[in-house]
Amino acid sequence: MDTRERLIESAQALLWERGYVGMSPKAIQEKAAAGQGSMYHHFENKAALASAAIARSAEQLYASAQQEFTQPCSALDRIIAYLHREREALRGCRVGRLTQDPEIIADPQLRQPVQEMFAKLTQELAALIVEGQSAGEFRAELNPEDTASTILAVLQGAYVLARAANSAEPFHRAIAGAISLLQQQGSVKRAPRK
Amino acid sequence: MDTRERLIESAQALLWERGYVGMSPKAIQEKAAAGQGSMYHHFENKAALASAAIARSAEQLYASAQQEFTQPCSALDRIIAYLHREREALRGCRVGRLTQDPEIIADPQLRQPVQEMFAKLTQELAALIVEGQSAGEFRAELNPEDTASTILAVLQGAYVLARAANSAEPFHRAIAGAISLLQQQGSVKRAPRK
DNA sequence: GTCTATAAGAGGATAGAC
DNA sequence: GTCTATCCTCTTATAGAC
Repeated sequence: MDTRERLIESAQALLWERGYVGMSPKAIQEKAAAGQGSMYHHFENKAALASAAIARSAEQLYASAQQEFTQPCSALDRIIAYLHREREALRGCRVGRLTQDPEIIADPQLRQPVQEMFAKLTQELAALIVEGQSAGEFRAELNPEDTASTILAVLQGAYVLARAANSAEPFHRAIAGAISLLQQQGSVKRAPRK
Repeated sequence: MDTRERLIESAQALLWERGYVGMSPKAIQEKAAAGQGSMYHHFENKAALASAAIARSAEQLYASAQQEFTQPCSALDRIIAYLHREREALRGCRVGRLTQDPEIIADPQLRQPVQEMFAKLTQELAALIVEGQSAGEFRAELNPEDTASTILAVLQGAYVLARAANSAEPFHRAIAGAISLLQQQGSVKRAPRK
């Protein structure tokens, strides 16, 4: 792997762990086994490298969600699969985490990939809700975009609860609770709870 | 207001805005109009001051939730009132925000007030679910603790979506979606959506 | 209690040699 | 492309005078 690539991956890891403010150029260089000059050769400054790293993480997370969204099963089951996907509750969301950083929110260059990822996930989830409504899995009165936002919010908030408790338990509880609420929304009969 | 108090309030504001890593003693001093020596007279170090500030914020947020939880209306309506309480979507949650800070998660002294606040809110919300089940507002199969975690997660996640979008809209959508899901869980007739 | 002085180290680069 | 040297500011204090 070339140096530029190692720098991006190191920045991705550090942004996940420490956020933008907490990520120092020095730490990036050490993790990437690259020198000062090397880093500033490939990237103009810390923000430029962070921008590349954030875009990369957002793409990866979006691509990985696609796998759940396109499985050959009912819309509700695809949503449940997405909610149940293996996640490291205590590490938090690589992309959602960035929203806490004022420097990222303030800089359109840094915020844009984050915004775009959530917008696209909301759209896709809303489309799944509509599909589920046609199949009778969700009642017609459910607002698709609202419900999609709720699903994404549960995931993001579940990470917060897990880190607060220093335990994955509240994460899994929040997910289970959301699934239970969703399963009760249709006219199609379903098993009550796993 | 005395200096010690001003230091705590300044730290509360800075923790909300910038997190623990992003809050420098210098910034605290300026905001509190206190000198270097003054701050280190009242608090041993940055962590000690942060600890006092975090505990204060957690207490305040918990007390404010109590107001919604003890209103004289049905359990479901109290939950809805809690979800609908005026919140500054773009600023995020003063307490939930802290969970992103590795230094806060790593230090039991700093994490404990955060953990305690979420644990207590979960308990109280779970008790409201149980109450609502007795009243027929929620079906008996709903797990109270799971559902309570889901409600808290929706709120915390809604802040994330709002900051990502730089708009309060997804925040309000996520809340509306959650309320819509909750309203469909009982045998008691309710108006479909506001 | 508050102020000023001092300080070792990290943060975020720039410059120029190789 | 990568390395080392250099720079200035900020961070997080400590010490001691007032």
